[in-house]
Amino acid sequence: MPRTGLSPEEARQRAVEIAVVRIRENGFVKLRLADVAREMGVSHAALYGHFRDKAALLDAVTGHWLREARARTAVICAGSAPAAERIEEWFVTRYRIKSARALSDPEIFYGFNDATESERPVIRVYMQQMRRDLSGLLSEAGLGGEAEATLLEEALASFLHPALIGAGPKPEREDALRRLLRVLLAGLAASREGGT
Amino acid sequence: MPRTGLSPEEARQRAVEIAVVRIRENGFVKLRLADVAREMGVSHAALYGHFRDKAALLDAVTGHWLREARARTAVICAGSAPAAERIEEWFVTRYRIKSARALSDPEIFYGFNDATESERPVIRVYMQQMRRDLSGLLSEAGLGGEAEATLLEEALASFLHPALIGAGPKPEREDALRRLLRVLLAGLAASREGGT
DNA sequence: CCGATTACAGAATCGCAAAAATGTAATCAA
DNA sequence: TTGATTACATTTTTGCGATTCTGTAATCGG
Repeated sequence: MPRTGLSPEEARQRAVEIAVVRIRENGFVKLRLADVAREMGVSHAALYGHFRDKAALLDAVTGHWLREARARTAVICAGSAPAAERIEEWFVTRYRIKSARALSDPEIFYGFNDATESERPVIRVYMQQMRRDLSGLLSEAGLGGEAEATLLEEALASFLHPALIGAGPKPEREDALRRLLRVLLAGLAASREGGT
Repeated sequence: MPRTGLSPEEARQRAVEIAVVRIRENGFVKLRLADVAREMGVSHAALYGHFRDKAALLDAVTGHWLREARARTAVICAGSAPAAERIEEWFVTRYRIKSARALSDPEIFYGFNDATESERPVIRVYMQQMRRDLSGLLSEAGLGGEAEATLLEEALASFLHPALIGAGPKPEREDALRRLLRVLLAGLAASREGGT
């Protein structure tokens, strides 16, 4: 009966906000659409006007979280330091953000991990954006493009994949990441010289 | 009353054999000590004379499986081909064995994955052995030692870690592994020249 | 003494009925 | 027409007693 007074876009945002709070409180797997709907002041069926199903709302939560994370790495791409330095900074920042969040926001992180395991489109899109960002840095550094970005992404999975990254940033892990990355960049540089 | 007629060592082996069959049939998580004991013709309590607890039996199963896997990579270390080739062969073989087994023996593989997640000592020991084997190959190739072996192990987690490896060997994954490994070896060689 | 047994306490799992949540359809109001 | 509602079918979870398993202790036999 009484209209919500929110635009579709606002309603979506509001639902995601509420879901985030509920997930932090009760856990990712225990989120109930009924709770979100009640807190919005609508019937649970109304949510289906904004999200195809529960998975879509959960994806929206994950997507929101990933966009926040990307915002913090994207500024590095636009920096003025030498490209090689920015590449290292870019990866280290990703490591720090994810490991910190695995500790401070474990339930949302669980959702991220879950979406990754089940290869949800929201993850594919995020990975594509990250690959493009990295690809840009690599070509600035004269070290390659998309293919090399994919290669680096795979090589650093130990430090970035949600299933392998530990909870809480660890200096020794960060050092190991830097060492590995330098070997990789040296290897790409060498391949480039030899293989041209 | 009636003694088993098996030496302690034989009894352990027999229990592991039976457990492997039962796990393949009923699944890793559903293994019952009672079933293993019954099939051995003893009471379930007798098993506690051979294994501290159920986890120890499960570890023995995983350890057995890992020793089999290692036997197939160890021969490569002793081969006569150039060290660089043997390194590539060594990693590719590991990838093939694991991905094949994830498909053909999923329940035992599940146990391996589980033991990895919970960082059981049996996994630590296995990793140490593999690192030592690789370390030997690397020093033969003049590319480093333990530290570099650790670095390669981390860099190739995408292709070897049970949580990330897919079920069933895929040629394109094998190619990606080879490409990444070559970049890494080139990088190690370059670091070695520059950093000596 | 060694290896196995029976007996038993505590923990984990099973089965199933009741309750709740998800998703769909028909409908209603601004 | 759009966005929401109520009603309802279908899954999924929950609660909980009964059962089964795990692990320990005391004991037995060769």
